[in-house]
Amino acid sequence: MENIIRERRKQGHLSQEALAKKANVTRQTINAIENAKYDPSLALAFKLAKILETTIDQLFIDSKENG
Amino acid sequence: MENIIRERRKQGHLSQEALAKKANVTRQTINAIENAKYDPSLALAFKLAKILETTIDQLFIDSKENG
DNA sequence: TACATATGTAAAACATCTTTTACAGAAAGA
DNA sequence: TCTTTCTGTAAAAGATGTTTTACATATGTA
Repeated sequence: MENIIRERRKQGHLSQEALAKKANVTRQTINAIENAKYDPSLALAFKLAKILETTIDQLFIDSKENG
Repeated sequence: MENIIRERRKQGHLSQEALAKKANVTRQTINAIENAKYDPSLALAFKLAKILETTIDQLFIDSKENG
């Protein structure tokens, strides 16, 4: 599943590590999600949406739906 | 994490099994999620939101946020 | 009663997500 | 050059999500 985390993160002037700390995960987790290695858990998706001041439905692109 | 899947499912007159088939998962998975045994994957959350004609942000209640 | 439908639950196996530890390359500044 | 910051990646271990198989209870209806 695609997402616009990198884009939103940069708009907030956050490094992967800074975002990771805010979300209480590791930098590798943020990196993997940004590069679509795997999808986050629902709980982490909610955290990221909140930190990046958006919604899950806007942050992630369900390819079967929006792509 | 809480959710209103059961409520939305019943509004659509679907059994757990019927919803499971639409979402391509097993009945046990739907049952476990409705009873908050665990959270679905992000992909499944998107599927359920679509089938139940709502959004993830409305279907699930992030207790740290909305509770 | 007998039968079908709907729901709850459990254990083992399998799949996916996350951490830990570690190494590497690119970019920017002193 | 040296150092710092940021990013990409990998393997193993641990945590969480899903399937398979199976049994149980409740409800409605022929």
